[in-house]
Amino acid sequence: MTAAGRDTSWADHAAAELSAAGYKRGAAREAVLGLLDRQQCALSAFDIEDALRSGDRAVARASVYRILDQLESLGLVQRVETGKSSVFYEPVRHDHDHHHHLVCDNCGKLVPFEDEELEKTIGKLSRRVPFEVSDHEVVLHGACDACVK
Amino acid sequence: MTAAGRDTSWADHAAAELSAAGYKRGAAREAVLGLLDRQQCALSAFDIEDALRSGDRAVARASVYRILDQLESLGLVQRVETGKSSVFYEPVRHDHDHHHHLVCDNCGKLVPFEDEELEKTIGKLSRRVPFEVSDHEVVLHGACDACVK
DNA sequence: GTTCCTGCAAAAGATTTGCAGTGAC
DNA sequence: GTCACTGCAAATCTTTTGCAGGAAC
Repeated sequence: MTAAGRDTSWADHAAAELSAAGYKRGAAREAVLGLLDRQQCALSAFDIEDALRSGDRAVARASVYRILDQLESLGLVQRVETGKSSVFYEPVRHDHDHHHHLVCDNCGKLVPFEDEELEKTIGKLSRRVPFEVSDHEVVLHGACDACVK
Repeated sequence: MTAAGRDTSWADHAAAELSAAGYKRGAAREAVLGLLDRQQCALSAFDIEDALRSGDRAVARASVYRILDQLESLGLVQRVETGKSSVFYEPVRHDHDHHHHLVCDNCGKLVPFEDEELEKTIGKLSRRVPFEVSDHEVVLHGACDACVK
């Protein structure tokens, strides 16, 4: 990551990577990039299709999945498995710290959190397991503020 | 968990809990309990159906899912989300340490690991997030020994 | 002009549900 | 006898694939 990355939006960065990887531009993908860029947290494919249909530009479901696939293979988005029926996706922003998620098992709310000690601990243990670890995901389940009451 | 739990198999413990919760006994469920009890690591619903069909006693897919649902609601089994298309389930053994999983993104192999420091770190951070955390899951993705070569 | 992009409809997989018969208590 | 357990088939839901026309380069 160079300094230049800092004043470029994630969507621009992603578009550049896509182009470098030989992809052509396309309206559906631009719409998905724009939407993802505006998110605070992860969205499901359905959320994306829905938001785009009632917003910028309708994009077919199949296209949403195909686009998410491409983005994931380039490491531009990350899957978040929450135990819900569908998978969530969020942009990977290299200028932000890596984060994980809290999932409310009652209402489904998804909230990100960061913890440096957690990252260090995982880094250490990754080095002593019999796998070449490339990635990790931590999900805390529980009840959010609103649902505890 | 009382001392009595230690010399009882997980399947017996589960059967007792089920009975205490008002469930009646049934052959399909006994077969699933027996199979799960013999596992080292998590199985998918398909694995379970398959193993039982060519083993103890065939159990209908729907029954496998219903049984896993019941077991999960009583906290007797735990779901493991690996990013594969299906969910995995494993017995929760209170006499063993809590563990997490390594997933080989190449061949799908699932390997358990334990790390006390990780548990402590997660315990600490669970106390300072805006959720009432009841559970957590850590998945490390990467390549297993066999797939690295 | 070639190759990628996209939408639509169909297909594929995993999981759930409805119903009817059987078994546990 | 009642209510849970089970199997089967159908339904549901998410995600993937095949195909044909349109757009980017």
